[in-house]
Amino acid sequence: MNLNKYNQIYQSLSSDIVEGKYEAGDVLPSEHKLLRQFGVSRETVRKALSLLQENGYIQKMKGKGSVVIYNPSMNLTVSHLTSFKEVQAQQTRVYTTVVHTMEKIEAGEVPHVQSALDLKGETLLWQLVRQRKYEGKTHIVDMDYFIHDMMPGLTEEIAQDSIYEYIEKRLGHSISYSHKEITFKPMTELDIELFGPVTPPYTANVKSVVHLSDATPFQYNVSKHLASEFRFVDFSRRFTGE
Amino acid sequence: MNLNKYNQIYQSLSSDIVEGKYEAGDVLPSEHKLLRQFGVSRETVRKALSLLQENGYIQKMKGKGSVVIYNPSMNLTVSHLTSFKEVQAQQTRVYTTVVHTMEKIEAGEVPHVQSALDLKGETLLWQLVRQRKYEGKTHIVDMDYFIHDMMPGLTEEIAQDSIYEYIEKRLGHSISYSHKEITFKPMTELDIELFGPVTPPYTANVKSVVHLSDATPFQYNVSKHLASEFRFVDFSRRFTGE
DNA sequence: GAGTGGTCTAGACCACTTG
DNA sequence: AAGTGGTCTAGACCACTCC
Repeated sequence: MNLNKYNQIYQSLSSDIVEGKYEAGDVLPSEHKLLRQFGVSRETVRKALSLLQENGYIQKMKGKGSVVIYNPSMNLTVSHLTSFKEVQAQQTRVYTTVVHTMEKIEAGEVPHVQSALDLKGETLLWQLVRQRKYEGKTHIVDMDYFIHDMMPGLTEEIAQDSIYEYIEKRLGHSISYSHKEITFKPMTELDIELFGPVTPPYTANVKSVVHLSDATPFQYNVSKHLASEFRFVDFSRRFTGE
Repeated sequence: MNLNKYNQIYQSLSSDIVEGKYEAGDVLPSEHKLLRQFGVSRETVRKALSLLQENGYIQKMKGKGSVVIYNPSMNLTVSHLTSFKEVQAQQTRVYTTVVHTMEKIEAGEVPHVQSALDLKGETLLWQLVRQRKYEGKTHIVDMDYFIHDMMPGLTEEIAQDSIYEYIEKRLGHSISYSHKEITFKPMTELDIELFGPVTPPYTANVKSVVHLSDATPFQYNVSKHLASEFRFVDFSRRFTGE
């Protein structure tokens, strides 16, 4: 896919770290050694190292070197922009997906979605409600709105598998960024119907508006998790320029 | 503070965007124009633009330009690594801080903290509990553990003001990154004492382990928010190299 | 002083978008 | 064809750490 050099170096080093060839506290080879090892210029090595630093694998220290800070115990759960299926791959639990609702509606019927996706009232949307089940119990409910004309060929089979894979591989779109919001809400009647009676009757809601790389907003998603089970893990740096 | 060129350009452009000189959808001047305007090389301009992109201000598009995607309505609340006081500055609400507890304990007494900060059992810790109040009501409770010997001169006045300011400006340490975890928990007895009786008796807990730029873990913090009021906003990009 | 990462430059070639 | 951003290079000078 990504055949540029710094990405290859990033892949190589990050796999080494994840696989334990370097442990937390170890120092990576110096930039000078890496540029000889990979046969590239220094700036190219530095781009790869910057990515490792941004993503929480290393901490670069002037005069010392690049120290590994990655710890396998930090499994980034809901964090970052990944579809449900992609998140699953990193996790132990394997959920089954049940498509509860899949219908076409007009954006005007859901004003909050219409404004979040910046649409006209007449725009057709796919409305989806999907349950994520594990051992017969619903743990997550996903409510999604997609722009219909962007994916008129959407089927229940695709919705059950991975819509992101469909969008990227079949339709050739590039999913790029999202704005997320996490809140804590009492269950609605629909929630209780889908989750069954649970205590407390609250959900952790991860709302996101997802954009393509041409900045088009194309998905409005609310992912509802049982409040008692919810866990969001994140790595963040201070001052990436601010 | 940060007198390097790409940071200055970043500051200049990000302020322009926040102040509305560029609106969402506008295209920034091209890299070529910017490098002439700022009198720097192209890579330097590109570093500034990359920071803007990482932080959700712009989306760069090959062949087109750098399009502004920042919308003033997205106020990043708890997001990113900022101390309580710094977060406050971006917000409308101004809380008052009440120091409820401030005492020295041994790390061995709080095993989860000891392991998270990677300490010996005998290491002395500052244990702090602080209430964040607004109009007489407690909205947030912060529970903190700091390594005592790193800041033996900590006082209640500092704890009431800003510990981060003290660490960075007085002690000259550089706070660098953190791992965060968000969960929802039923209130403990202490919570009820500090928040008073509220419905639902749940808190949103933001737990973080904060590290200095030499990778030393120095703070264990649990920030408890009233669940019904909690809102965490985040901007995230897909594939920053992965 | 030798080795490390941080910043910056000037120039090259490529891929994409728009007229 | 002209303009845009994406990648990469070779080299420079600096600040910091460690011996």
